Amino acid sequence: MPENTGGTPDAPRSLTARAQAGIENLIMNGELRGGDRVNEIALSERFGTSRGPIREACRALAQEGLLVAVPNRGVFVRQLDLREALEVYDIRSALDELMGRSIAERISDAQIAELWTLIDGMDDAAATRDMERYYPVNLAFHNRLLALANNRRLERLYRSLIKELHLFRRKGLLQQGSMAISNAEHRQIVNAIAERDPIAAGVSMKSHVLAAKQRLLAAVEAERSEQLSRGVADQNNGGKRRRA
Amino acid sequence: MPENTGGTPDAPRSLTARAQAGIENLIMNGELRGGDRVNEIALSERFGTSRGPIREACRALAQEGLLVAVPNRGVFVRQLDLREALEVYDIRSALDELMGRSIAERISDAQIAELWTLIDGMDDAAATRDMERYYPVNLAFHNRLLALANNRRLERLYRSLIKELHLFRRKGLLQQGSMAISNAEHRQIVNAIAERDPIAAGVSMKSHVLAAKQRLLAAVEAERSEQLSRGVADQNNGGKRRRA
DNA sequence: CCGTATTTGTCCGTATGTATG
DNA sequence: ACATACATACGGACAAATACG
Repeated sequence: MPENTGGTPDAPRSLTARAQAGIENLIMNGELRGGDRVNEIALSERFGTSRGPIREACRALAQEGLLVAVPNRGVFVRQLDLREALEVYDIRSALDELMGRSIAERISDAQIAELWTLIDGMDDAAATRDMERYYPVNLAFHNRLLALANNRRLERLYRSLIKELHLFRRKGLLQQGSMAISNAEHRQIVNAIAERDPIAAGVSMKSHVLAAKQRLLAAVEAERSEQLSRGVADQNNGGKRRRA
Repeated sequence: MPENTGGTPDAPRSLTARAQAGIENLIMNGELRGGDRVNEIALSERFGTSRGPIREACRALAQEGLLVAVPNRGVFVRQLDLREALEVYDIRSALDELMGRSIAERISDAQIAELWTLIDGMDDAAATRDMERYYPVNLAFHNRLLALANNRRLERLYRSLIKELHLFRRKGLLQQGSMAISNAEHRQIVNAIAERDPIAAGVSMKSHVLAAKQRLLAAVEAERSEQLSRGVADQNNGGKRRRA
């Protein structure tokens, strides 16, 4: 009996595709943390398949950058250090500028109104500091922008980069104070888009990402100084070492 | 006994990695054209392995975007239409701007001199219209810029996009008149970098890509009008249809 | 419309290499 | 340092789906 673990019906795709989505979910939900070893046998039992589809799914995820494959040792969940996370932010900033320019060039009045509705929704959630409500609307807002850019390749690439950021060691730091602060930035973005000003839209979207990058840097710095004042030497070594 | 088919020593990586590189080469060399079906059995015989490593390599290449996998039908070499190629150019333009900014911020005098040397080499080749000599130097120039940007993730991403452009249906059109024209653009780029002007460097690199995009558009337009004047109706249907 | 051939999807057995006691 | 346990890497075989005649 396959014993479906999750609650979702699982679309009738190939086993490899299902395993790939499943492993991806395991990573996004934090069930598989950065640096963890991915055991083929355990996963094959969990998904109710043999090891073949699992292996193929791991190759795909390794190419995408979520896993790293070490010959004769296995695959591990990739771990992003601060430097790599900042690199991703820089790339995102460049892509966001392109996105803003593209959107401002071709958006319709109805689509502008739609963006304002999402902004209002975020404002409501932010006013009550309701992160549970803010997060999905924020996601919908950025997904809408992604779609409005009208560039399928950019959409795929951008989503891949977002997933990669989940591999940052302390992904909790990524959203530090994002709710209150970035609301103003969101309004600025939509303002520029509504005025059909490609330059301003690009700049405001780029700045939005770079501001998030700076918030991450500040959060990391704050955490480090706090650890130093506590005299914490090396508290988090999950017992795995990366290869020399 | 494994019986190595090819003549090259083949680095002692895993069979999957070798197969992945091998298939990639087949695509880049044009031995596998866009839309072609990738036969697992034929490739396994060619590489002297079983189907397992081939299948895993195909999953990786599909995730990278070089192949598309259709369930129960097999994997096909992806084919870029004009719209998709233009999308890639737009993305490249954004990444090139980031690259130019990053380089201008941190380049050393010695590295600037190195870039000028490469420019001179391209000038020599361009003066004699020697495409065989121009191409590798041009590649080295852009590879050097990629390395100077000091962003590993950007480097990996950019190379992936370049590979993707090889999947454009008429990749011959991609280099139309690139030799003579883009020399001036290259000098402009290095000039801005040498002056350590991040804004100017970013703009000149972005413009370089967008100019290439315009040259592609012009070449496609020229080809289409020529076909129309000849009365060619539908000459190139390679006998494969994509799924409904 | 049906039967056949070919190809993909999946599973399992074996060998090889690594980590551990 | 040696032997053992374990996981991956690879190969081969069966079943299902598709394409062709």
